[in-house]
Amino acid sequence: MSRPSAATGHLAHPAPLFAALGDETRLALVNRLSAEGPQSITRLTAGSAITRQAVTKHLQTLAEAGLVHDSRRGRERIWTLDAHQLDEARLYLDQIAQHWDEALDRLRRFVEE
Amino acid sequence: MSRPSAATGHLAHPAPLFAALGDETRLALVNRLSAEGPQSITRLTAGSAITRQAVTKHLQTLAEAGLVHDSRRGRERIWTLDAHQLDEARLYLDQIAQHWDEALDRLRRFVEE
DNA sequence: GGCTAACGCAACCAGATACTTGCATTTGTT
DNA sequence: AACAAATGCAAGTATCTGGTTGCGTTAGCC
Repeated sequence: MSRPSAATGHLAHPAPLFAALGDETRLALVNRLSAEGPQSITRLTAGSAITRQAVTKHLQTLAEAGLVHDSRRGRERIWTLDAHQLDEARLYLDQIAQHWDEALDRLRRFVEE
Repeated sequence: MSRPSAATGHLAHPAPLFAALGDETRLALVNRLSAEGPQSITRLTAGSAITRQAVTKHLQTLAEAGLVHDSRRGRERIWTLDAHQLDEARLYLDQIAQHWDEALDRLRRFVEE
């Protein structure tokens, strides 16, 4: 059971979470962390076109949204993806989609009568 | 088959989509549209604390993200949720989560050797 | 036609956000 | 100790964003 598929763990504040994902640079960071695994700021900055400081700020934004967490290793700071909030976001979208399906059913029944 | 569950329809520009969802007011609009079904601007504004103009702008933002679309009915403009982009967003999150799982497996194997 | 409801357009504004630059600090290496 | 690598802190800036107000326009209704 590496990943929950159901359970109604409703999200406290979903908007900030989506807002954190709603930036090109941050989304790229999340992708790199998910594909290449945990790594340091400088390594994350290497491929990017922006400054290390900018990357740092984005990582902090992601951390506030609970999407990543950091741990020190010597003089470098390693950032790791947290899949949990990602799951929360998916569940939230699931709920909206489900409500919409129900609303559509009601509409169809209303029209067909 | 009211809703696709697989298929790798990768999103052209995922960030703007998440950005559209990353606002408290817009997320509330999406929720109302999904729960109460299609409705006009004034009806959507009724419950809200903000101006009709603000609601209009948010709806346009959602429309640019492909999350809603509008149609005229007499003198009012009816806004309807588009579930498709919602699904795209979910699939995108699925992919990230999957990559992360694979990266974790690689890490575990690396440590255990 | 005249009134009102629902909406569109445009200007304006304060605060948030994405960056940068410059310098200080910690930590590994020789 | 001395140097360099990795990061932290803070100030500053241009642009974006969420919101308002004012007024014009379209469409139903008496």
